[in-house]
Amino acid sequence: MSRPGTKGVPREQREQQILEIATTEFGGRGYAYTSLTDIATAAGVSKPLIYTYFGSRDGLHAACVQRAGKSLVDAVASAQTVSGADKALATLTAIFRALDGQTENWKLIYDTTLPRPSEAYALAREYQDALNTMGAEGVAEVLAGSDDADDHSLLLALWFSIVSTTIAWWSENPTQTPQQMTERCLRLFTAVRQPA
Amino acid sequence: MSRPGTKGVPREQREQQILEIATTEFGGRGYAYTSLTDIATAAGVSKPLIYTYFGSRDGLHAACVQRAGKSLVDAVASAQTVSGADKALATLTAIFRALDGQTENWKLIYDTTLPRPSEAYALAREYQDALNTMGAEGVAEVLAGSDDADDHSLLLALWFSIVSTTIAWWSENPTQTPQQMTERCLRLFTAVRQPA
DNA sequence: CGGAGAATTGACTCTACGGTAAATTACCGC
DNA sequence: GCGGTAATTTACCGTAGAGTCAATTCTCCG
Repeated sequence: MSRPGTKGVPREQREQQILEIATTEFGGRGYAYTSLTDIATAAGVSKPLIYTYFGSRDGLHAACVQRAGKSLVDAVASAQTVSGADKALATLTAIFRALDGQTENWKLIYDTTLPRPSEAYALAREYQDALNTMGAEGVAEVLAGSDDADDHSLLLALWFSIVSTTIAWWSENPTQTPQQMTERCLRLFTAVRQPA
Repeated sequence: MSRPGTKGVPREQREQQILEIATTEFGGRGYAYTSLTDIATAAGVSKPLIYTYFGSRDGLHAACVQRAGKSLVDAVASAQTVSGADKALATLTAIFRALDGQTENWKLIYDTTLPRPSEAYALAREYQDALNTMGAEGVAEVLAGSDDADDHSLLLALWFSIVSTTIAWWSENPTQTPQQMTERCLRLFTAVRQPA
C-alpha cells in the first residue's frame, strides 16, 4: 500500500484504532473466520505492526475481549437499578439499555466460533460468567425452595442462553429501541406465565 | 500406514463407517476445527478415499448432516405423543426420549462454528427449522391472542435456544436419563411460572 | 543539523489444509 | 488362470494464513 516509515501516529492511538476494527471483525465473522490479514487490511495497517503491538493473533483477540468485556460489565452494572420484584426482567432491561450501541462488543464476548477448549474461549467465558452472575441473583430466587444443584445449573444455563438469543435477535432487528425490547420481553414473559 | 490396493470392504459399508466417524468429529470439535486429515486418520482411511466417495469436505459434511438430520427428525416425530395441554413441554420430552444416544447427531446439526452464511449452514439450518417447527405449534399457542409478528419471531427463537441449551447441558451431564431430564424441566417450568 | 529511537512496511518462511494424479492391490466373472 | 473393475494408497500441488526479519522513514531532542 504505502512506503515504510512512521506516520506519526503514537502507539496508544494506533492500538485503540486497531482494537476497534478488530473487535468489529472478530465479532462479525467470528474468531474462526477472521484472519489477521483481514483485520490489518480493514484497519489500513500492515500485519507486522499488529504483531509488534499485540504479539500474536490471540494476543490481539485477548485485548479485544478484555476491552469489550470491561465495557459491557460496566455498562450493565451502572444500568442496573435495584428493582424489587422480577429481578430477571429488570436485568434484561438493564442489558438492553447498556447494549444500545455496543452490539459488536456483545458479539465478540459471545462468539460461538471460538475453539473449545482454548485460552481464548476461557477468557471470553470469564466475561460471560461475569455478566451472567449479574442476573444470577434473580434467577436463583426462582428456585428458592430447591437445593438441587443440577436444577440451578441448568436454569442458569437457560437464563444465559435466553439473554444471548434475545440479544442476537435484536442485532438482527436493529430498528428496535431498548424500550421496545423491554416491552416485548415483558409481553412474552407474562404470556408464558399464564397457563395455556 | 498400509499399502495401496483394495481391502475388500464394499463402498456402501465404508461410506457408513466414514459417515459415523465424521459425524463424531464434526460434531465434537465443530466444523471449523475439523480437518479432513483428522477424519481420515480417525477413520483409519486415507484422504483420497474420502474424496472418491464424498467429493469434497463440504460434500462429506453435507452427507453427515442429512443423515443426522433425518435420524433426528424421525426420532422426534415418532416420539411425539399428541398430548393436550403444554405442548411445548411434551415436545421437549419427546426430544429427550428421541435423543437418548444421538447427541452426536444433535451437536452436528446445531454446530455453532459453521460459517454464516454458507451452504453448510443453510443445510444444517433446514433441519434445525424442521425440528423447530415440530415444537412451534405449542409455542404459537402461547401467543394465541397476539398478532405481532416480531413477538412470534422472538419467541420462536427463544424456544429454539432453550431446546438447544438444554440438550447441550445434557450432553455435558450425560448420566441423566431422559426421565430425569423431563422431570427436571417440569420442575423448572413450574417454578418459573409461579410469581416470585 | 545530526542522530537516536519510534513507527511502519515489503518480502519472506513455514506449516496445515483442501484437493488431485497416478499407481497398486485384491476380488470376481469368464 | 486372466483381465476388468472396484478399492485403496503414496506422493504431490496450490493456497492461505500465522508469524518473522530487516530495511525505511519520520519525529524530536540536544
